[in-house]
Amino acid sequence: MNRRVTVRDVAAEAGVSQATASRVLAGNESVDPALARKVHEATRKLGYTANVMARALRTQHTGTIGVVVPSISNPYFISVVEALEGVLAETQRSLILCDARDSAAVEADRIALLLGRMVDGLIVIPVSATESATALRSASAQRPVLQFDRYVEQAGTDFIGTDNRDGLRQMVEHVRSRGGETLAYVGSRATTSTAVERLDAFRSLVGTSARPEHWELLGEYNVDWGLEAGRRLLDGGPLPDAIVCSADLIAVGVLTVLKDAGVRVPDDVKVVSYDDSMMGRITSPTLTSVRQPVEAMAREAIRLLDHGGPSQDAPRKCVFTPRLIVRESTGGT
Amino acid sequence: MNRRVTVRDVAAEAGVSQATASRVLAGNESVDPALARKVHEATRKLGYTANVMARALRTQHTGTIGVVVPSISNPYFISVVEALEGVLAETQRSLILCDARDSAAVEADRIALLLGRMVDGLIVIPVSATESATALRSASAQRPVLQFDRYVEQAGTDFIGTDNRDGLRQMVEHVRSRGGETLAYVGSRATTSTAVERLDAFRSLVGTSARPEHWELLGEYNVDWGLEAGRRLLDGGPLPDAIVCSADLIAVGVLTVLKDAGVRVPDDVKVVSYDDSMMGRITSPTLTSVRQPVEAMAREAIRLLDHGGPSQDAPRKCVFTPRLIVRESTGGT
DNA sequence: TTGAAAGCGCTAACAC
DNA sequence: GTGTTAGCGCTTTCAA
Repeated sequence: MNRRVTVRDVAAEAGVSQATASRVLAGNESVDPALARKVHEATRKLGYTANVMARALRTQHTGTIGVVVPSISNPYFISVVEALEGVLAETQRSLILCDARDSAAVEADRIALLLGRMVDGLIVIPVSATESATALRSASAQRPVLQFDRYVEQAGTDFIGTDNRDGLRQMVEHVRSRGGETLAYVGSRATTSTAVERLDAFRSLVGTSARPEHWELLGEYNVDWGLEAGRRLLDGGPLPDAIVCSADLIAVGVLTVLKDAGVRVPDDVKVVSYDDSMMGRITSPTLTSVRQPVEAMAREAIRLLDHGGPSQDAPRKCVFTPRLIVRESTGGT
Repeated sequence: MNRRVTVRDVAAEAGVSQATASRVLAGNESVDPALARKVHEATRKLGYTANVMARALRTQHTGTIGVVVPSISNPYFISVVEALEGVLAETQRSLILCDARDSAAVEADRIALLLGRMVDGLIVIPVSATESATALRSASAQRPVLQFDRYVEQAGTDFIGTDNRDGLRQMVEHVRSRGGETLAYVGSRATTSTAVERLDAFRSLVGTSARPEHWELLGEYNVDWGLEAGRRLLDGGPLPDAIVCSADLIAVGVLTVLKDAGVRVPDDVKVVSYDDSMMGRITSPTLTSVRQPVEAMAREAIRLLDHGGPSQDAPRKCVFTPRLIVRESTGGT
């Protein structure tokens, strides 16, 4: 826990100059193989690790990208992080992750933190369609920034996401094809682009007769809100044929309440959801849910980040098409 | 996305020396208020943000600690990260997270990455009781390192964990008090201290008659292994009265298989588990599981890290006592 | 091929 | 109270 081992130490140990040691470690310079071996030995012996910060100060890049997610306990976001990590690993790069704790202030803070640590780029799933704008915009003046999943118009950065309207269309058509006529919507408040698009799509797909006010419940993207919404639905009179949830976390809460009340899913009411996260595979019944092509999106995200868009010009938007995965909560297969 | 603004720029703009600008920005030095105002103006005008890496290079600390977990998709680990984050926030510090993808090699890599980024300390949940040792040991020569949850003897660092044997005792006594006589164990291979301790405890608590070989199933800490183990249990003849799982991820897999086979939990077989993660609250039935006092452990972890133990001397071990949370999978309440 | 020296952006002695 | 200067650990000219 004392002093760090530096190139200087390695150089001294190997009996060469600092420059030579550095060259060997970099690998791509031409150095006498004998000296190179000595340096490698010294490196191993001393347990040397390059100080990324010092190097970055010099080279202005770190081989690391920063990722900020709204909440680390949302399994969908975790799946995104894992996909990004996989893609970055292909090119020997890595990722550091920060949790915005669903707060735009924390998010701004984390973006500054990452920027100060000279990440080569930033991938952000923004907390808010409005409040996240400033931090994103000023970050993108320093480094390539890409928004993922949720879009903040004002940020002026590139974007990777999915067609939420189409996802919702698939959900609604599916439950209708299974005989669902009356539909309730349980989603999050319209503070993010995904929330807005999903709600809008639901409204335009479902006629007003099948959509009384008390069947449109808007809260947060978490399990507690799902529980709360489920209770309100139960207390609000007869249930709809199907409940359309805008996220697995919410659907999980809803399912729990329904189960406790003895409501059978899918027999009494169908439940359809969005995210296709691991959670939906462990509930009972398992969840019919919209899956986003996370792998492909991650790959494209890194590609865009690498070909650092002149965010001044026209921010690029890349929208993928999601696909409904049918499981037990709507009758299966 | 161009050049960064530096203190030099700020100083020039404000018409003072670099040192003065730095002093003003640091806040705690005595500077002429008039000059200070000028500096602040310049800062705002130029949109200056301190380069954390350069600063860190000088001060040797960053206000950031690094955390490495075996797998980011294990909700228990996520809960640990969240708890740590909360404690750090109290002192204006933050955390960066890396995923070791259940590989000691990746883990070593991530530790080096974090060290290179000059984290003030490292909290690691080690991947392996043997293979993780070298990386931990050499890391602890540079910075305070603390092992969390899983212990690697050879690493010689401080440790925070829980009394796994006591946890297991609670599990076994609980199912017995509910009439469970024959018990199966589904856990992970003995590659980590937690796996070893839980298995050992199970073995010494449960007489050999109630513990035939085919009722001791050892695999990995993930859902797939739970599924696999569940199938083997079903295929292996009559079921035991209770299944003791060493992690919620595993229990979730087991529950899924049992459900598909029409086995009723807890009526036909009880299931008890370890971790008390969010997952166990959304399954059906909900899971009886051992809860670790994660908040308290996180607080103590940071405390130990801050009072950087001379890891040379005697590594400190701090062991908390877990508590069983009873839910539906063993009959509730 | 190798070494000496400059400098990335910052702070902390040390002078004034 | 303020400025000058010397590095933190690294890479990279520029000479040799």
